[in-house]
Amino acid sequence: MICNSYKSFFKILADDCKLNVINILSKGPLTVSELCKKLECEQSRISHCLQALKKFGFVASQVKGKHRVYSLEPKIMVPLLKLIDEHVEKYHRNLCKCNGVTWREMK
Amino acid sequence: MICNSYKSFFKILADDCKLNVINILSKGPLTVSELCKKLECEQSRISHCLQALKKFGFVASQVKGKHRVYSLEPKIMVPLLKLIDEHVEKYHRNLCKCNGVTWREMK
DNA sequence: CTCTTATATGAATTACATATCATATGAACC
DNA sequence: GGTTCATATGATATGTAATTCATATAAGAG
Repeated sequence: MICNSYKSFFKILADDCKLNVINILSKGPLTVSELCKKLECEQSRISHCLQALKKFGFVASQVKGKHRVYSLEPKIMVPLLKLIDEHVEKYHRNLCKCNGVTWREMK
Repeated sequence: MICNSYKSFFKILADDCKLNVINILSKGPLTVSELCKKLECEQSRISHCLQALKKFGFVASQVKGKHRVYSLEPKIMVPLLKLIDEHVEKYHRNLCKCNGVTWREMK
């Protein structure tokens, strides 16, 4: 096991903003400004997230005039999300207690 | 998508110590003190990691006298690690740059 | 029931990623 | 080339989780 690669893999995805981007892109490709509008989120924040996701192969991008269209890489994301769904369903109670609550408070 | 559950899922696993524990447990069950020795790691640190992993269903434990034996939950971990291996192999170069280097430095 | 070994828990500090703000690049249109 | 719109990048501040150290619990041995 290449431990640091695993860590990077998980770290990138352990973030609300990036997960929201992934979620919304799973419904179809969007430009940066469209993502900002739909997620009611700052442009620079979205861009930072997209760069990280792209660097690690979770999304792809394509220039289209002034705009840049981002799309999910389904090969990794579809089976990954499916797998987690199954686990999340089982451990929903524990996993959900993290909602806006710090790790320590939830104990 | 239950975003916060996903976030929790990834956050737990985005950690060297927990990943080392998972890696070593994938070779077979061990007690806390055995894990400490093999990983050359403090006992309290290992225990904290194990509690987190257990709470979210990644490992199970069993009392055995004074000791407590921990083992992987293979149903989730085996397919998860397999999936990531495939992705990691493809994006190894990017994923590896994180080795002991902060996110900012690696750019 | 005391002592030792094994593990868990709590609190405080440290470390690190993200959010934010300011600014840079880049493309189209004039 | 200058202007405007779209996106990317950089630096710092902020927030949160991990590490650490001290201590608590728990189980077996004597």
